[in-house]
Amino acid sequence: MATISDVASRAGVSTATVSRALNGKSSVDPELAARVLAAAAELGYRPNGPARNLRRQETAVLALIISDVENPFFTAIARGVEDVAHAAGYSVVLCNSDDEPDKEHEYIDVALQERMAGVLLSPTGRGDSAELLSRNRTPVVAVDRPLPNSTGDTVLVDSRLAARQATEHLAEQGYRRIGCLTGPSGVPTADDRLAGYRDGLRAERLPRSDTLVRRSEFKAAGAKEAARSLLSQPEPPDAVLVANNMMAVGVLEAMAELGVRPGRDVGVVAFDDAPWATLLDPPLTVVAQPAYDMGAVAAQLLLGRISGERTEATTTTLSAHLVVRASSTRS
Amino acid sequence: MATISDVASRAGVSTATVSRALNGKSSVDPELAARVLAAAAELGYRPNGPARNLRRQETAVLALIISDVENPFFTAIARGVEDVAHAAGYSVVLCNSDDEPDKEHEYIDVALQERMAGVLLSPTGRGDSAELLSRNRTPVVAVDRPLPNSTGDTVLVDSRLAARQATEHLAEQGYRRIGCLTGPSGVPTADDRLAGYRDGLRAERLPRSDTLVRRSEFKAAGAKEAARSLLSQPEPPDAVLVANNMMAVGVLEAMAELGVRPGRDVGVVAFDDAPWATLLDPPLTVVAQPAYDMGAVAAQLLLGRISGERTEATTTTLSAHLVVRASSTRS
DNA sequence: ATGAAAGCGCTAACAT
DNA sequence: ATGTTAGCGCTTTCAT
Repeated sequence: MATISDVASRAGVSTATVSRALNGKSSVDPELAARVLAAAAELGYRPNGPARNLRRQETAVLALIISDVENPFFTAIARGVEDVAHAAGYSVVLCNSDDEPDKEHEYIDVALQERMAGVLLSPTGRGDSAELLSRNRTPVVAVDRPLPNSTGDTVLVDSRLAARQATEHLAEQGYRRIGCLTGPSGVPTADDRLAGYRDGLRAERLPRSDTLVRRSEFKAAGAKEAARSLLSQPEPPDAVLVANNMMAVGVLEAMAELGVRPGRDVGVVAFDDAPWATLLDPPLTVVAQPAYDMGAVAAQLLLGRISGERTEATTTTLSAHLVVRASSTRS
Repeated sequence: MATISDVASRAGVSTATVSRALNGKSSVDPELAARVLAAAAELGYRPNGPARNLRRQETAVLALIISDVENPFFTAIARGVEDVAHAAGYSVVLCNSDDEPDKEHEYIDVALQERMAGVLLSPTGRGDSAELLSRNRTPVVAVDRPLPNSTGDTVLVDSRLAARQATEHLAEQGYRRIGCLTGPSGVPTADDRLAGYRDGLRAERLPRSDTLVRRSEFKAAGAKEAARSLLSQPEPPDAVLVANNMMAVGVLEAMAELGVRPGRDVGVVAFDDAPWATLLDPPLTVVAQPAYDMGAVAAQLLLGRISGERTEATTTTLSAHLVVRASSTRS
């Protein structure tokens, strides 16, 4: 593949001039610049990225580390990130941590090794990622979940408030034994949603019973099992709050198997809107999170930090909103 | 950040020895190697990727260019790719082309510029990507769709046969006016599925009528519009074959609006299985594609080609299978 | 088995 | 405005 000196000799100039012309620097004679551009085009010249990155001591690449590319919530975030990054001339490397600290660590290592400009991270919670990055002066922005003891920027959703509102909504609809299916203990979003659920019970003066709470992984299979257990106990709940969309699939499967009809028999509200939520019978009431915006905001913060314009850490909290459909209305 | 010479001086050896020790080369005194490793750990040394890539004239990064990260079919492919790549020590950069040749081109440029080891591409069909890559000796594997005039490896699904089988299934269930909603003309998967649908009609000796065919983008919004038009004509179809999962959402929305019940009033089969397909009432009959496997196979082929073990181009065709549920059974 | 030194392709400081 | 040149951090001959 052609190098800068090939272009230089073809255009009859020095490599410095080629570099300047190609990077649109001022102070290059228009006529020479044209000759350079022509030569480059003829040779199909493409600057060598690694060489440029080595010399510049920086790259235009961001890492986005999420727990699951197959979760629509995270892909929506990814879109937001990519649109912003791309517009600013940055590429995005998407990595799956599968919520395993080891994998997360591994990808952080890659990001560091490749000297990527910054990292967007939805942290597993355990692991030393934050420290690793800050020690190496690589900017980080945490998305969806806060970084353990972070000094960095964070973009969150007010899950707790949203969970409380969802719970209150169920209570207002006349449900009295409201249950909650949430994610693993220690995962902030899981714990926040549970806390918000309890806030809601308290506000509605409903008794709090731990037999109405189940935890599982944020996945369909685990949630299905948890829902079976929750719904087949002697005094089952008359409504449930489900902490994410993958879990919702499992819960609805379990309900179908048990012959429990959403809405009529047991009210259901789930976190995360999905295109298929309206196709269900009854349509699913959801807590819609602004996932795309979270990604976009996070990317913007990261780019700002990369260009060194801010120093103080910021936390941006976006709000989710309840979309009421028939799975949570008794009528 | 620490460099190789920092490690060398700390360990009291030359940079060459550090390099050898760290890369596990033979012929390094065990005692020295241990000293090097210790020094590297103490300094938190991480090899500089760009420098290494420049020197080696190769990178351990693959590009995966797909049309939409929010389409579960493609994310399943991405999983397959990533698992295989990761196991072989490669990273994957995921890029959205949005099915626009310009964006595709742009990402190919990035891949070339960064000297990525290879490219996995689901081509928009138009555009000169294949030529661009081959001219620069970068291996490509096409996934889901063939490359226009490619010499490279290809991993496909036998969409045409699957569409034919789905159509025959509908005919066997007693549907007589079967319609088809497919993707844009010129997109191979869209055209293949239409051709398979026609194969099915022919095999079942059903008349072929172009008033029963609609095309739209492979997205919900367009498909919804197309379904409205298809279903509200004087002589509407009594069943439809839908060419992908995003379109299925739109089609089902349109049916709900028009008061047309899937299965009972109009039989429905859609390409791509989804977790929510069983939650619908009636559950959705689908053509399940082996997306994960496609990604895994494609990645394997690409890695093989990168290591130069094959030269002839291969085409791998995987088969899809019909998963019959109640949306296509009249009973 | 180890070290010295060249050089990958580029950019930027310096010189003109 | 343009050219000369040093050097980014690493790997890999080539000597020893």
